[in-house]
Amino acid sequence: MSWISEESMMKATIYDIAREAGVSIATVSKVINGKGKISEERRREVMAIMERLQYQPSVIASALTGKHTYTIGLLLPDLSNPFFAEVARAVEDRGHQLGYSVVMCSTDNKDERIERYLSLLKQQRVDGIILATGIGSAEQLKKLNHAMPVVVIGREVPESNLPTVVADDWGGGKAAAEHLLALGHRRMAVFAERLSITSSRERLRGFRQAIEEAGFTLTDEAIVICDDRIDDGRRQASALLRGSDRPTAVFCFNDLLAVGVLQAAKEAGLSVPAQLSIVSFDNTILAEVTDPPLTAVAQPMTHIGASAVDLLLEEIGSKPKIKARIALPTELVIRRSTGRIVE
Amino acid sequence: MSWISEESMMKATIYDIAREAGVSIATVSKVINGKGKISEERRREVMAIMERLQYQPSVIASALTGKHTYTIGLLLPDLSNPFFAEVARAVEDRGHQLGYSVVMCSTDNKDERIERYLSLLKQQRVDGIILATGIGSAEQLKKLNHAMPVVVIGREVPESNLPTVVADDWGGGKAAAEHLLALGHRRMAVFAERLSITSSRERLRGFRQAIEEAGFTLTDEAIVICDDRIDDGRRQASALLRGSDRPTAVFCFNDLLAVGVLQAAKEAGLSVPAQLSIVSFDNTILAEVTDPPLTAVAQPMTHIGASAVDLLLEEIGSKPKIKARIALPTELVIRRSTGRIVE
DNA sequence: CTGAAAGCGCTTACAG
DNA sequence: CTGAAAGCGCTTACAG
Repeated sequence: MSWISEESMMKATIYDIAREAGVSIATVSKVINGKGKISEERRREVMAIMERLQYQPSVIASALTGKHTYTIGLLLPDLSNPFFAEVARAVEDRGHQLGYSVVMCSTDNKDERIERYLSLLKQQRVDGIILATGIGSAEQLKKLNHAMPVVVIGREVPESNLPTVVADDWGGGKAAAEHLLALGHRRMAVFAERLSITSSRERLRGFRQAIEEAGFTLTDEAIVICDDRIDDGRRQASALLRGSDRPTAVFCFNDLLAVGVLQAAKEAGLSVPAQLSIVSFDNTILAEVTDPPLTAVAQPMTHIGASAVDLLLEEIGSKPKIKARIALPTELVIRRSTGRIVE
Repeated sequence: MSWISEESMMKATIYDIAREAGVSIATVSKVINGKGKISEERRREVMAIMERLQYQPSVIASALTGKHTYTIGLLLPDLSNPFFAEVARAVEDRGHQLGYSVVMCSTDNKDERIERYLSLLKQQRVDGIILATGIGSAEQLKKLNHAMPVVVIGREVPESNLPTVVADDWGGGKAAAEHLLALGHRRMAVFAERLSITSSRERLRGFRQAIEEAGFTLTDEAIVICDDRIDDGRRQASALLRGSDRPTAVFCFNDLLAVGVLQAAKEAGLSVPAQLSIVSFDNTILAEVTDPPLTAVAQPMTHIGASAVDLLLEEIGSKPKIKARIALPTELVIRRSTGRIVE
């Protein structure tokens, strides 16, 4: 086997290009990165040779000196939850558009998984991290942010002063309540996610405020805390709907819970919306396929993902910067799971 | 600012560990990787120091010499399709479990996106790629596989001789037909994905075979080719169901299409399953939340994803190897979208 | 069992 | 406008 065929098998490096073009590797590096001053002539020559040899610079090697790996990490609770899948898709799209790869990390909100992923991402030297999952204290967050740029999605961590993108949870909760009030509902229940998450608290606060402004109250018993799963929503709804004093409307903090409540209602022989109205939150594909389809507070998932990437890249790029906090509007999408009570 | 505080700010490198332990970096490298012979004593010392300095080896640097980046790429059509989200979650889990990060790439089955992603992944020097998306010819695939290990999910590319994991599409199609035949259906339609995909062809072949074995035939007019989207299934179903000679049962090649057909049936005032039975394929969360929930051929999504990772790591690890081809069983899950015709 | 040295493929001052 | 050289943080023969 001659050296020619051997060489042709090998992946071209910057040295190959330099040799072929009769220039130094510094020059090649400059044309690759568009830095420094290179004569148009040389530039063309080098470009042509890179083309011919199908040269692809090693991100690995350049990361070792140039500090960027062009990879970002995305931590979320669960990729198989349609809401997060949707957001992940948006992050991926925007990232790739800007030349970044994105590593997905489903944490199931478990501390040990979060730890492990974070450690993995650090070793891989990702350029930054988007957190769409719960993470301990503001202090832990600060520590993490000390190691690399971080952007948080969907929750506020005031003490940490990190760039954040959230939906208008308060407004969404308020809109949900106003819709139900307008339909004549008075006995309402809330199926919430853990209230340790700020977005949950905000949704509740908006919902409650609208109710109180209308002169009614939302008792603590009317608030049910659920896990982020269909079957938990269903299980807890079964119990609630069995009572004689059952609510005429339920506001769910995500589509999974709403689907669970809908299933429980059907099992209990309750017709939706004639006997029970349901308002959901998220507006994923699930809200469209149930029967009846769900009235839901829509989150701008695509926008959320894209904005998070943009914020993160700003962090990565520049040093001192105002830590932006973006709040995106929500919108009530009225479908057929809500209506007036039919006595 | 003293040099001490400066140093303490920097991320520890192998040199820091070596200096602190009074050994060479070669020795540190060996204890990190468990290679070579190191005395128990030294090993413990070094370990302790790595611990104390919170040392995390740079994957980047080691990739430059050690050839592994511990990153794999996953190409799929669309992360926001629940089937692929489910598979992606499984790939991610198995990958991380084995120390690999996974980069997600939604291609929308578009050539230019595929090209771009592939190029990005090459530059990032991923260790291998799992393809769950369409990709041109067997030749292109071979070329890609020449550059790095590749495992294909969900379709066969016989000429390329690549490791593959598929579901038993043929068996699934057959089971769907047998179920419908047993319920007395004779006029059946198929809502298929593009038949250029082997899995589609297999599902169709199994379905048809069962029908012919029962002494009936499936005409070509009964086969509708759809895009992988709810609204396309719905649109095409609307047209089909309007005819006087409409089918009494439809077999859909994925849950998205089945949801579309279900919606069209409702709009047409047809009751499911009394007037129209629907069998779906995939068995994602969508099949559980519709009303009625869908009878579906279940694909072992978790198993598929995990097996693909295992195959890929075998490829990455060893040189000459038999190219495995794994076919995983499918299972018919009977729900309420199928039944006998009620005249 | 341990270490000196070369090399992986780049980028970046620094000189010229 | 261009190049020689050092350095990024590791791994891997090779000697000892």
